Amino acid sequence: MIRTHYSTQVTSEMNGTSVTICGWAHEIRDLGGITFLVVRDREGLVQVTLFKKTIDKNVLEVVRNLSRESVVAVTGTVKKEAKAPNGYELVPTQVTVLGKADSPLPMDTTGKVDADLDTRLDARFMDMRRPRTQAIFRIRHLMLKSIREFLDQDGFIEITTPKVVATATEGGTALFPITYFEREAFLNQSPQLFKQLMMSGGLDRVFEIGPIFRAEEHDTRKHLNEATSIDIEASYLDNEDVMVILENLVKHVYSTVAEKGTKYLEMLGVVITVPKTPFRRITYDEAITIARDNGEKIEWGDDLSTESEHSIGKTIGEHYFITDWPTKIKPFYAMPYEDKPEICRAFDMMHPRMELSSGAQREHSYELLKQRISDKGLNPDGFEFYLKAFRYGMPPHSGWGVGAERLLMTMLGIENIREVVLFPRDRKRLSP
RNA sequence: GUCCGGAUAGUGUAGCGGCCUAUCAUGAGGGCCUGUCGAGCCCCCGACCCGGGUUCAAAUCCCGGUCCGGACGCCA
Repeated sequence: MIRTHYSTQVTSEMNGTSVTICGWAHEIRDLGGITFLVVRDREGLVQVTLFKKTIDKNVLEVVRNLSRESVVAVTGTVKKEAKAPNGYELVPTQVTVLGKADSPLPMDTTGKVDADLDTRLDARFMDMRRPRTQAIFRIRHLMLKSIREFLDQDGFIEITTPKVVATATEGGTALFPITYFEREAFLNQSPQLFKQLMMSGGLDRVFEIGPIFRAEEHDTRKHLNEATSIDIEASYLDNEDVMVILENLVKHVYSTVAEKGTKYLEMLGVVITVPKTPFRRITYDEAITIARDNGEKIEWGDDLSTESEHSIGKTIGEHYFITDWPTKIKPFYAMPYEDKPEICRAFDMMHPRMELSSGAQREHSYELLKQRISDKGLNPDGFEFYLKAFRYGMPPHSGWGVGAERLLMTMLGIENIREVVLFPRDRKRLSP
């Protein structure tokens, strides 16, 4: 192992000890008699100071010939120094170039000159070196980790379902066809059907965090053709029960990030307000009334337009649920109310800016489910692998799916969803 | 897919018919400088998306293409 310490593990109390730091040549400032090399690693910056009179000539030569963003290993003595950032600097005994960087760089990493998102995505590896960009992905990690902890704590078992599937899952969205040996297959739009199968399988409570694929030709700041979905499914719980899990999960994510992600939130200049639970619940009927009061044209049975969504979000001003949706605009697996089958036990969880999640209590009667598939104009034969599980003892169950990117972008106040994905896939972008 | 806006050095920009041999910053190369921390100062390098048209003259106007941004649609 070359590295002995990350930049942040070195302190002025270590005065006199020798350490090796590995990272990128962030900046080189040659003042003549004294040269400063700032090395950046994952955790922060270290100042390496070279005094012309006392430094080894070979070391000085290496540093003077160093190009910005080259990878270096610096072995040096920690020197307590009030004039240095963080109160210490490194007096090098050896500087090794581990990876030379060409010049000019595809973009600036120091924050002096902004680059367009498109430029940054073309050189994402370099963009990732910017502390600001890295902060987003460190928070993404905190978010996913806290979700796993929360769900594990609540008895959920993590599963992994296939992304290559034989048939369209739910209708509605367009799928990417692929060649699977001599047959046609598709990239899955959602783990929905498979997580439901696990209710029949007796796992009782499951979750999956994984990729979903949508072949829709959308072109907005909140859509991706490959996104990350956080899905749960739980037996013996109704729609209200899983809504409670969802709002508590969101609250948990926010408080965990606020608590453990302070450093990254500061880098981004973001202050997080942990949402209060329970989230407000409004019915679909109430939602369209609000939209109409705000001047939107909307008929009962219409899905919410972007404008309506924004107008309702503005009125409510915080996370909320829209419940009791018209059965005809929700998928076949949403359970209609027994006494009022035109509406169903489906809900959407909303951030004022956009929809974050949709879920429902599921229809678990084989006969009704089969009927609903037909009613939606889908062929039940294609769903035999799924329907079969409902004929041999399927518990009542409910679940939801949250768009991980949307949860993250709304939490951080980021405008473009592409910012929170390493290598976004959209209508135009397939590389890198 | 529709509508609107845009494309100028590696990066980010100014210019919007002749003052353009194109502005500024950052960066690259060279020089000065022993405490910089967006170091400073001097020199220097580097660009008008592609194709067609209008005009005495096009970075600038028009048409087409490509790509980018935004709104909407589709969708979650």
